[in-house]
Amino acid sequence: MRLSRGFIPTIKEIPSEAQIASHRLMLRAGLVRQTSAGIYAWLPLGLRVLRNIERIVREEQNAAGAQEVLMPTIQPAELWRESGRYDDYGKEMLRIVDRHDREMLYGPTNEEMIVDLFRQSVKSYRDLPINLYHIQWKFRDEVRPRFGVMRGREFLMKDAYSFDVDRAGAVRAYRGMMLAYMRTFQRMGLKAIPMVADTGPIGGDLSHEFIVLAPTGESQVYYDASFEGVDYLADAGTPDLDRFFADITARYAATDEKHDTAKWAEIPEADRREGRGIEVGHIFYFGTKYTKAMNATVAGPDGKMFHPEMGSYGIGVSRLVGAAIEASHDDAGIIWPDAIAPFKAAILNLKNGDAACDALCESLYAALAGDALYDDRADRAGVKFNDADLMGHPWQIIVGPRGAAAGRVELKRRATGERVEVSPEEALAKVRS
RNA sequence: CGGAGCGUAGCGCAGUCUGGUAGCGCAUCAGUCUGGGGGACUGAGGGUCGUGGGUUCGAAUCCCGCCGCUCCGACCA
Repeated sequence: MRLSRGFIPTIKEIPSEAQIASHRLMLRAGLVRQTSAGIYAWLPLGLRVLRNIERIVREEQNAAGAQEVLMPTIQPAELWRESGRYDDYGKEMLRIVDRHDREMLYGPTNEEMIVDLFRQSVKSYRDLPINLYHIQWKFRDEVRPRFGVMRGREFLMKDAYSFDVDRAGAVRAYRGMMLAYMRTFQRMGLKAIPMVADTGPIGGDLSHEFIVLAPTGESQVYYDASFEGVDYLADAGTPDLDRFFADITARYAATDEKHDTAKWAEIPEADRREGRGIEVGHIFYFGTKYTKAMNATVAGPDGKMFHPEMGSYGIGVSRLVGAAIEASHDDAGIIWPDAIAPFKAAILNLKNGDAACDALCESLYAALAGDALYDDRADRAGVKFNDADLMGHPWQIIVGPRGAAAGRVELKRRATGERVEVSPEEALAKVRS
């Protein structure tokens, strides 16, 4: 994308309504614009990040054996009456009446709908296990939306639902999802830690939330330093889920609501880590709560009908954009992890109109195809440096008149600020690596 | 849901108390000079002052209603 033609409205001044870093930076870097309280429009740069996160989530879900579907945002009230949640959910649910006075709602989650789909078509234990997910917009009418996309009313969420013949199968599904989540967050360049959680209105007796560490997070967290060294991507092939789960849950990790000071005291002081965190995922095992309430049954080997065991697994896709920024930024702007950056590199033409600069930039831009944002604007160098830092591209390829004449460029790494003079080919190789 | 604010140009704000020509900075447009960390100069465009009503010779300003947004707290897959 050429910045001169791109719809990337950056702003210098700090928007008055935004209180935290990620919200300010998302507005300033031109990622989103608010359209009403807790509801945002995604602009090209922000949408690219959102799509990158979605892609990683999708790849890991598929790899874990889940199948993608796409359910609607608008749901009939009838399904929610079956589960009993139409009344329980309260004012957080956005209720809608259509022209025939039918009661509808904008889905805050999809347990009811997935169970309805499941019971229509799955009739035998032979079809289990099955795990279905989708990535779809949700709406929860929060009393007080805040923190930009991290606590919006409308948000993009990946939610998966597993169906198994028995509790052991459901627990296996749960553990598989937990590993998939850890892999997902690691691939995004985020430090996430699973913590035992309350099950809340969803119900069930096995639940973990996934907390991304960031100094500005909403919850206080405590964890064992040994989490810092775990490589969830190392276990290629068929993972041993039981060993993984035993290993992870043996380590101490808790939010302040679940914090156990006695267990905490048992950890060597040097290994105690305290900090702030942002919840970006939550998984639940809840057994037959919904399959019973909605009478979803399949035939077992003995011919008898039974209620499958379920779990549900959510990742806040749009919230992750904000969480990633909270976890990685400085005074100048965003510092994107490579895997989710909107562009791998920015090409800064410091002297637009100079024949050597223009030619070199054009060739770099062509070589990087869609992976680079080319700052071809007629602005001064300082403007380009500041905008590139603000937008947080992992690499900046800086092309100035002196260097261009000599066939050299500068390559800057956003995360470290390190700048080296290299040949254009070396710069391309680095960016692509 | 309790408490507190705000709404004036694209953004940030002043003007409101004490009614009388709607302003400032940034941004935008044109031009000139510049050219490695948000540059300078000259000129220009851009406003139903959130909205409806009331008071008044006259309302951004005073009064009443409504709408929207934000912050603190409570709440929160």
